[in-house]
This record gives sequence, structure tokens and C-alpha cells, in this order.
Amino acid sequence: MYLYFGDDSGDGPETLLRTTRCTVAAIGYAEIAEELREEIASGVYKPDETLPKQKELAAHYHVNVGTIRRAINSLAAEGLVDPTRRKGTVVRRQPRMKRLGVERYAKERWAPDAGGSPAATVGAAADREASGTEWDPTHQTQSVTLVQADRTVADAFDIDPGAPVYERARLVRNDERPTHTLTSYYLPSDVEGSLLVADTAGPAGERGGFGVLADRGLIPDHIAETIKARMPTPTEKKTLKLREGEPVMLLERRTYTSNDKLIEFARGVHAASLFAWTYQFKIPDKIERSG
Amino acid sequence: MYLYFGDDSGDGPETLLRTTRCTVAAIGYAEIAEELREEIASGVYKPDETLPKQKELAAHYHVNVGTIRRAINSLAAEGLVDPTRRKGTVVRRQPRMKRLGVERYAKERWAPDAGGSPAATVGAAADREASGTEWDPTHQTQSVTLVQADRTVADAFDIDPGAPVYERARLVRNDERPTHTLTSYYLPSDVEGSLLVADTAGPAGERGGFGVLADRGLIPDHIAETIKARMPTPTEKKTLKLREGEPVMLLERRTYTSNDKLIEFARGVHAASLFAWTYQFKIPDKIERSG
DNA sequence: TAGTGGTCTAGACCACTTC
DNA sequence: AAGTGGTCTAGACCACTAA
Repeated sequence: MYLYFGDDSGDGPETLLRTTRCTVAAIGYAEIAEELREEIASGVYKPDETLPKQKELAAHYHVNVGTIRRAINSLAAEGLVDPTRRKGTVVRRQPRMKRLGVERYAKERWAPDAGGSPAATVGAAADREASGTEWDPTHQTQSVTLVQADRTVADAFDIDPGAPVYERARLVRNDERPTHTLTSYYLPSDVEGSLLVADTAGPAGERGGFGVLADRGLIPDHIAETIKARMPTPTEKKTLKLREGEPVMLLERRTYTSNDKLIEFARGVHAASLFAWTYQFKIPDKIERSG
Repeated sequence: MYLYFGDDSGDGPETLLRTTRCTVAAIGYAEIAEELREEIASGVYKPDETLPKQKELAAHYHVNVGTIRRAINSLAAEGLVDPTRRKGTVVRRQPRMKRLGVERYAKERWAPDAGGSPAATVGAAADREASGTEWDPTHQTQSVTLVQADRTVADAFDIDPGAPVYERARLVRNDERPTHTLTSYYLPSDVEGSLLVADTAGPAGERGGFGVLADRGLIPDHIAETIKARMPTPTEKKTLKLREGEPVMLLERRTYTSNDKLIEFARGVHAASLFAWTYQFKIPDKIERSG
């Protein structure tokens, strides 16, 4: 370990003292990381700016470049910086979060032209890219296949595991940047022959999946959502182009008709830095849920 | 780079070939990580078991220990393993998740003995440790202080930033393990003199914060919650005793009376691996929220 | 207290990417 | 095309902690 006495900013002669059993002022990668963290937080390094290059930091702290790299690595794992070749270690700018509220499912977005209000369509389009219920031109990947239901899907639909279900997978982008994936499952008997499972993997109609279901008499009435978070798998990291230290949020959505028939089961994987979920509800009287 | 030809499992003579410009079968830490990942997923290494020691892995892959350490490091950052001194690199067991539903706020938990049903109290106790609305013996840290409202809190209460508000901070544990922190804010005029801000930082009464508010005529009626996720700050990591690669979920809760008066603003920081949020709602007709 | 993982060095070489 | 960060090695030593 190195004990360093001297002036950090100056360039005069410095005293370097090699010691062992040093418990007083050990400077390790964790301490360096902490110092950089504070400098980022306090605005010494601003978003989109770069930290000094690794060699310079090494010289400044009087440590090996490897030690600096470990420090920077942990900052990257926290999502604070993005080391970029040839450019430097850039301080990450926190993106604006999309607020996902219950209103994104509003009936006027997919109901068969209830009032014919053009404003509704406009509003829907504006919010479309993140709603997950409407098709959008920016959806690049969209595939529909008949698959065997896994345990969760089978449980949800109350069918046998392995029974065939339609899987409709989408990768949603916002301005070229992938934001989330959304995979919906449907009972074949519910959607066979509809736009939802058309050969040409494309739009599911202007009014989206809910619209198609509604046209077939399966009118979405209520939804149960569950939300979790974890670190992405390498696959998720690649398809969503996630940077280091960015978690994903997992959405599980069950959509029912008023008869409590499940008509869609959906799973979403969202880049956590881009989304905030909001819910508003009345406080229930009893503990048992009211459905 | 090393190109390795030979039998992975045997211990016979092996051919090691040092090459440069190798683009065919480069074995780097990422590839090693990927292989270990698959072996963990496929059950070669089961939860609570340990991977081979780093030296052994290094020998097996014919790379330096440092390379193995980088591979293990990335697995740790994904939350898959926990390198533990003297013990080895143990495969992490995914803990059971606590499902947080709206019913945790049910009135029968805090209403002034509406029906006198003993079952209600029992149910509340069973769920108590994660509800965040009732006090529990396992709450170790509980502090109440008068602080200056930050921007968000001030906005929520519609007061000036810097105005005094009561801050009630709790660290919630489940069976000694920290699960989340919960920090509530109240208007002084609402809670002055109540149990909530009593000198003795302790229980806020058997019926919790909502009970105290209700007793003062401020009856919780509806709630707005927002949920986000990100990597923890080092402080959060320490207080929640989070392991590598574990994100946190941030809860923001606003509790209103039926007059739309805000009576509590709360922020929660939850260990992501321990919680899943669930919401059930009717699909709204219009896009504007109904409040 | 023995043995595991953790930290650090010094230097060579690679590869990407922005300029 | 120059220069940044990225990967890897080989070896010394540290420090924690489970046995």
C-alpha cells in the first residue's frame, strides 16, 4: 500500500512512502470511487462531460491504472458513468422518465369509435410509443408464433402447461432507442383468424390489440399488473442496449373481461431508467381484494 | 490470447497455443462468464453451492486468475453469485418475494375498531412487516425530526420549499434482515402533539400512522403511488445490506383525504429482490385520470 | 489459523471509435 | 489514424472468515 503525503493539485516534488500494515490512510479503489462519486454529485464533473483519462487519474492518485479502472468499473456498475473508447469516461445524463399511468389503457383509445372524437386518437398517438397496447411504426421487431404455454401462462389461462398459445412479441423503441419488450399471450380460440395473429407480422390494426379483442366481443374490462425489478440477463442487456448498471423492471399484465375471463397475458421488460409507474386507488375497506 | 485445444474434463497432456490476431475462438472473461452463467442456469451449480475456487477455474480454462476474477465479478454484478472469503463463490438463492397489494392499506387495519373483528388484527399482524403502515417490533431505527421540506415534499404539500415538516424515518426488517426504508412526511399542523411525533421514538400506536391520522379527523381515503428502480447508492447498499447486483425500487406515496387534502407523503427504498408490487384496476373510459 | 477471495503493480498488446 | 479504454499476465501481499 502507498501512503501519500503532499499536495494533490500542485506539481511540485512529492513524497511517496511505501508501507505495510497501513491502517491509517489506505487509498484503495473504493476510496477513489467514493471521491469521484462525490465530485460527480457535487457537479465538478457534469453530465455528458468526461472524467480525466485513466492515466491522468492514476498519476493524480499515485496508483496504478488498474486501480483506477476498478474504481471506474464500480461507478459504471452503479450507472453513473459510461467508459467509452477514444472518448473517455463520460458522466451519464439521467434520461427523462416516462410516467406510465392507468390511463394509457383508456377505452377511448381502442373502443370501436365510440364518440368519433378525433382528439382521442391524437392523444393516443402522442403517448403511443410507451403504452404497450398500440402498434407503432417504430416497433421494429414484431413476431407472432404459436408456442407451448409455460407454467405461468398456463396457470393464468387455466390450461395445461404445454398447450398451444399465441405469442406476440414486440420490441418497442422510442426514437430509435429500444425502451422495452412486450410479449403477449392469447388463447388460440380467442384470436384465431384475427389481425393479431395475421401472417404478415405487422400492425394489429389502428386500435391495437385491445381493439382487435373488443371487435371479437372480448371487451377488456379490468387489469391486474405486477411489477418487479432485477438486473438484466445478458440477452436483455443486448436487445435493449442497456448500459452498465441499468436494471430492468418486469411487468406482468393480466387483462380480463367483465366476466373475469382472461383474454391477454403479457410480460414486459423495461429499461428501468426510462419508466416510472403510477397508480391511484381508493383505500379498500377490507383486506380481501375486490377484483 | 490463448487458444486452447484439448479435453476440458480430463487431466491428460494438453496443448496450449499462444497466438495473436486470434479472431476464431478467443476465450475471454466474458465467454467464461457466459459459460458459468449457463452452468448455473442449468443446475450444474445449485443455489447455496459454491463454484470451483478461482485457482481451479483458472487452471481449467487455462487463463490467469485475474481473468477468472473478472468473469466472476460480472456474475456478481448480475446478482447471480456472492464471492465470500474462505468459503468460495456461492450461487445466490433467489429469496421469496413479498407481494405488495393495495389491500395492505385496508381500512379495517387502522380504522377505530369498526367491527371489532379480531381476525382483522391477526391478518394485519401477519402482513405487518412489509406493509409500511404499521409499526412493528422489528423496526429498529425509527427517528422523528423536524426538517425543511425539499422541493418534492414542498410541491406535494403545496407549501414553500424549506418550510418545516415532520420527517418520520424507519428502517424495516424482516427477521433481522433489512428489507426497506420508509420515510414519511407530515404537515406540523396535522400531527403536532400526536403519537406520530412523540418524543419517544417508538410505536405510532397499534393501528399505525394511518390510525393516528384518522383519530385526528384526517381519514385516509385515496392514495397515489409511483414506482421506479435503479442501482443503490453506496449508502443505501450499506443500510439495506444489499449484495452486489441488487437494485432498489423506489416508492413514492401520497395519501389524501376524501377532500383531496394531502396528509402524508412517503418515500420508500426497497431491496428489489424482496418485493413485487401488484395493482388491480378497472380500465378507465377516458384518458384523463379520475383522481 | 489456514485458505479463500481481495487488492495492487507493471507492462504488453488489443480494438474500438471518435476525431 | 491516433489515442482512448479494454484485456490479459504473473506474481506479491493483504485481510477476512469460516472451520
